[in-house]
Amino acid sequence: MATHASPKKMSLNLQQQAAVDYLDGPCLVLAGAGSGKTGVITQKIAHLINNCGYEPKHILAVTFTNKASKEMSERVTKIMSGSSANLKGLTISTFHSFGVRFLRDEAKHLGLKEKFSILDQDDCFSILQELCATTDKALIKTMQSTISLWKNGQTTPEQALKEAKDEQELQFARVYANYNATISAYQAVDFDDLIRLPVELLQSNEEVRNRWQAKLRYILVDEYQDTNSCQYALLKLLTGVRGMFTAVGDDDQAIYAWRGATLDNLKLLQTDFHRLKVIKLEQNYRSTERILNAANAVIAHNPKLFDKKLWSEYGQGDPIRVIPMANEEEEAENVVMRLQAHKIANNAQFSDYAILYRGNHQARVFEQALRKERIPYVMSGGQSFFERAEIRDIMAYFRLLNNINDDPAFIRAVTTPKRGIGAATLEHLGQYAGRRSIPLFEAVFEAGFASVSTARQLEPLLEFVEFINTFEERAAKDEAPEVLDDFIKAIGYEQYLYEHFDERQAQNKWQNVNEFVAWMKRRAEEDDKKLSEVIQSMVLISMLDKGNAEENTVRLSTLHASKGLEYPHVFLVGVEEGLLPHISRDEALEDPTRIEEERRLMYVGITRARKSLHITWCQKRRRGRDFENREVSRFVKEMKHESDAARENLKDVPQVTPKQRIEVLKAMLAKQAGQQDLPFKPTEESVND
DNA sequence: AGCGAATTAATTTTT
DNA sequence: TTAATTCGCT
Repeated sequence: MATHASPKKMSLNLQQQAAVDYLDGPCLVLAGAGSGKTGVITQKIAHLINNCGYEPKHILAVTFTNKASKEMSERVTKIMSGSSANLKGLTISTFHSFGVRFLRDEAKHLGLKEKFSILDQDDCFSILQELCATTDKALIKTMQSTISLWKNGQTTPEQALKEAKDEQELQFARVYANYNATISAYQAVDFDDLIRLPVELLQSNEEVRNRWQAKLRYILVDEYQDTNSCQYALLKLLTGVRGMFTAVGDDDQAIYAWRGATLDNLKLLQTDFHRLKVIKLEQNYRSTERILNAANAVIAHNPKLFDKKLWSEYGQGDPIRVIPMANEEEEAENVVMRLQAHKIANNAQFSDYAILYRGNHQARVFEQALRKERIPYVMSGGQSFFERAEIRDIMAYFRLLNNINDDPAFIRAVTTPKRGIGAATLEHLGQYAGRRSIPLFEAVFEAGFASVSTARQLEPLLEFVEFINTFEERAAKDEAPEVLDDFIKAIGYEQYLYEHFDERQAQNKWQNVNEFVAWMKRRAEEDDKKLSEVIQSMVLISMLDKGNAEENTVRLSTLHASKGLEYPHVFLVGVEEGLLPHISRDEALEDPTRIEEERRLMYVGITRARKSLHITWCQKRRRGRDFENREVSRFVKEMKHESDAARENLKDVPQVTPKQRIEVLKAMLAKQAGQQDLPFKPTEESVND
């Protein structure tokens, strides 16, 4: 696991130990990049169980990503393997899956079926589109994110209506109320509701609140700086006045404000919990000094709530290089070349390298350049398995099986594969169902609908509905794997694929479907879950464990996706004004808080690097049809003397034409050969400066 | 419905 | 430059 943050050492430093031991009340651990925060959380869980008499079932640890929660579970299991304690009942989950569990347990209090559906962003988008009957996708997108921000900020539709600043917000607010009504008619919730609804219930229902507070006696929160106000409210409600929790986070790595996360939650912690104990972890176990100095220097330009300065014992390390490039193509080619040369000179692996960038579109040229040199690479992010069309198609069937009120699932399932039900028929059905306020599924059965429909419309609908009903019955009594197999066959999806796509694509898609079904079976058996439970949390889960066995590949990643990871050698590319900090022309150019977030992004990027850091930027970049002149990012200037060393390097920029590439490579190899016997040595002084 | 030409927009996206 | 979407035609 070369690319993952991993436990460096078993013993804790003083601050880490203090963070683990502190149990007198609420505790905030400000954990700088690479300071071993996951270790603190896992050790603290072990400490609670082993030495403090906490039962695992009374402990909750929340993370943001499945990956983080999985890693945490594994590490806790590992630490505890020597102990006699049984971890059964310990909850380590994401905020959202905690929400699902909560809502399922408390569904009756919310007028929600136990088998509710979870809508993903695409579903919600379609619903909004339907609701406003417009074709303007950009507008719907803005609306979607506005509503999401409202939900995350605990703003009700009524409040939104009152506080609307302009005509557009007023319009959005009106749709907001409608949207909520619509999805609740579907017996469905969206991602934001998974946090919002538990908060509302805990606020309004004392019995429920007491029960959960009694159940969860210690709570640990990872990446606390990324919480939104709803998540904070949830934390407060769950811990109650006891305030027995540990929040671990780094204000300098808050890069999700645009998703509703707010640094106010750090301040609020101090005002809401007077006894809050603040512990800083400043020793870094990842990077060399030059890298940390650069990171510190950049982040020092942000106003600070808590002052923090990273340091390490790993020696100065290699100078940071800042290299201007003529344009994107040269940047990609040059970086790839330097990477190769560097790899040989340092006797490194491809998996020791990461190329990090601001926006996904930047990856393209790098992919091309890497392919040209036959360097293996993987791109993080990209389309996840669950976003694939074929998986979503199949999921729609499962969702419908689980909850026939799920209209978005109904529409998707009934139209793929095609069964002679077109837009017109659905429109018709939709209108009828809308008038009667019933789900589409039920509307099909109604005499009222039959009387206004032609047989040609009705027949395929009835057939479909009966088909679902049959399997719904079977799902309740038969064994999950068997039902799954029969169901998939009965859908006739394979045939559909081969009719609509070429051989290769169809094959690939069908394989994905099978993989998906196999995965579902495994989950159903493994955790002895009912099919409905598996279906419900499917939207939230990703298939992480899909054998990505330590492949020796270069990593391409956005800065956002790189958070939490580390790489021995990092190329931070496209570090220009306009790109990092990113500035879009229509928005307020110098909104200081936006620049601050961009600066934190730069900070995250720098601190991913363990041993070496190359920063590149393009003097010209293609924007639309023509070239734009670019300047080096202000953040590079903010690195101060750390970039002085780099300035020398300006003259060594190879101006490459394809022909010269081999010469340059040779030259660079020769040049670096001198450094070859100076590999990374953690504790040793390095040359110049 | 399906195809091809024209038009348009291009940050990040844990769940 | 590109890709994704829309339009307009059959």
